[in-house]
Amino acid sequence: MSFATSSAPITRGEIAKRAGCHLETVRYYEKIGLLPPPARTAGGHRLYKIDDQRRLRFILRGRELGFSIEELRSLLSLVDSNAYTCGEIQGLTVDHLGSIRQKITDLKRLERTLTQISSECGGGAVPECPVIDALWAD
Amino acid sequence: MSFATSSAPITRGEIAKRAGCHLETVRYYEKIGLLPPPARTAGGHRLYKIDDQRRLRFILRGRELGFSIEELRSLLSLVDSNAYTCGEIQGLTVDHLGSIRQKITDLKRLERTLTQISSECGGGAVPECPVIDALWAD
DNA sequence: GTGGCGTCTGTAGTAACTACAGGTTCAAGG
DNA sequence: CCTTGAACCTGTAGTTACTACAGACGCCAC
Repeated sequence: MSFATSSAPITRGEIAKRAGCHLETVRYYEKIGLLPPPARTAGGHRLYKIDDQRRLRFILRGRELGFSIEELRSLLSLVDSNAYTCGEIQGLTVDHLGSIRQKITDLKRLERTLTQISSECGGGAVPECPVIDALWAD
Repeated sequence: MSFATSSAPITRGEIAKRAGCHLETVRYYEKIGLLPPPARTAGGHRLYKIDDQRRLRFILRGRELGFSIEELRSLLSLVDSNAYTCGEIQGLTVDHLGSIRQKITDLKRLERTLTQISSECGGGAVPECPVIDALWAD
């Protein structure tokens, strides 16, 4: 049929380049068990298949969406089990969204505080500064 | 005159408790050079003064405002030199605010993307999920 | 003097990679 | 067939800002 199309195994450097990540990241994901150990040449070089490339992209895209390695491990084990439900995935996603929103809230509060403090800052050549005062305050 | 008031040296546990940080954090800040090495008892136990307490609070408050250790090192060396200007401090603060705003921007984009993806999620018991689809996508 | 808590040191662990060092293999060119 | 240079192999250490031990010792009250 068609599974022979462009199924030539690729090297670690090649899979990294195609997926758009650092060379060593590939080995790292293998070490922590997110990528399965690939086939090897007689000399020990790794040989990756198209499925590995797909999986690597899955992981990288998840990372871009802010999922932690452990969250991705959960997602992947659900996917690997081939028995996940949309509800399970949604649960993980909602948790993740919650932590992102919490970070946004925290950073916004930080930004307000710092903006307020530094707005009182003349920025001149004087040895007085409201930022320092705020840090020394009792 | 009055410098004898409540100037009894305090232990590491006490300064940590007063400043509101972990016991080991005090030792860590000393190790990386943010806190000066304090006096010791004959037996080797650390003895802190009121100035150390003020400095520790300075650092902790800076951390709460999101300054990194290296940023605080810069702030403290300016303060220690006793020759800082408001302009110098403002420069550091503005840089810091910039990186906070960048983080907020990134996280907001993340939140929009994830919200959008998961809004298409039925959350049911079906083995299909737009979140997973998005991650597998080419 | 002895019990128990506090403190001492150095080291390892956390998250998610990245960057070597020192050696081997691969593939292309001659 | 042989060489050469790039890519790859392994294991380990570094990054940030702490926290958590283990095993030994000091300090203070009774």
